[in-house]
Amino acid sequence: MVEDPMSPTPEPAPARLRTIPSRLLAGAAAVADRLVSERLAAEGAHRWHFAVLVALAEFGPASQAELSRRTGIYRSDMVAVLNELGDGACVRREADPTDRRRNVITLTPTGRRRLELLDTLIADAQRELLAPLTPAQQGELIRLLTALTEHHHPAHPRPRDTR
Amino acid sequence: MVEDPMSPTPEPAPARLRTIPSRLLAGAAAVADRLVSERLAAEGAHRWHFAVLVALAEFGPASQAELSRRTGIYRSDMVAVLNELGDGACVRREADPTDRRRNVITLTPTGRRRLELLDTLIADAQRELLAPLTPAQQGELIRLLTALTEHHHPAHPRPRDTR
DNA sequence: CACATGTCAGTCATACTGAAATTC
DNA sequence: CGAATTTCAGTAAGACTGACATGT
Repeated sequence: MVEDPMSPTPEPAPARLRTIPSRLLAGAAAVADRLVSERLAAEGAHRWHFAVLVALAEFGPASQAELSRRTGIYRSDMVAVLNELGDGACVRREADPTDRRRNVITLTPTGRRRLELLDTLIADAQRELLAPLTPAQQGELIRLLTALTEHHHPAHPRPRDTR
Repeated sequence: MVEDPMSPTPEPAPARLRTIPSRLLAGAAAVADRLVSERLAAEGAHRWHFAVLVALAEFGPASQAELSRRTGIYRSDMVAVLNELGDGACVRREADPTDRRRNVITLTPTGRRRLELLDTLIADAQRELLAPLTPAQQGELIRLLTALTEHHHPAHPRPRDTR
């Protein structure tokens, strides 16, 4: 008994679901994440690596806790990320002479090169992600998303332990 | 040694990270998810419950596999979702007489009421989510996200088992 | 036979919590 | 002493895979 002899009947999602903003955001974020993660994985990298390398390039050497606050990666997870970056010689981890609780994380020349590589991969992914939109629309999307997240993240919503 | 004697120094994220579309999407999606999940949790519900109830309301009784395809919930996870909905008397699960592999899932009057409740909760969450934007911007955001996801999900990218 | 369905068991990656040891 | 830092161990929830029994 065949209801539809010709098409594979992709079975559409309910209209009431398709337009819900939170669902659209989740879907778009999933697409974006797939695009980025695939390219990074091809180089054995993660988005965290990129975030940490950028923070180091932008602000110079930092403690793990500071990197954690700047990137949003939990302090407890930062350890593994820095281990991986250290194994690739992208960062050095040294005891801070002025505060012996801290480690000072320093970007190496290798790390700087690694950062530029990952940067191009991520830029490629963004380009593919936004390709369906005109440049004007791309700018508008970025503006709208920025407004959204800024108003919901007012820098003091949760004291944010970022442990 | 204090770099900033006055402010708690929230330690800003790197500028190079803040404007990356995939990151903005991930952040906005996280905010949206928190808003929705919190309200649903207050009623002991999940977004999946809503998705299934909507699919049933929109297309009528369906097999579990069909619900799976329409909602994007994996067929293996659908079992638990339907158990929960069944425990709340929102759906009935009966053997399909015409195809004994299938169950026919039917929305009950209780389920219909439950759907309307969850619908208002989710609508509230969307309103709060989009509050920072003007109505025109809200419409534009929805349009842009729809365009994005549609072009990346062309209905035939992966044969999508949706098991 | 190939294929669809419902179900269960499990993996995997991520976000997140708790707590210990050390130092300020 | 209270607070911050690094680290490890572990939880919880989500997405996803594999396989099996049953049925078409």
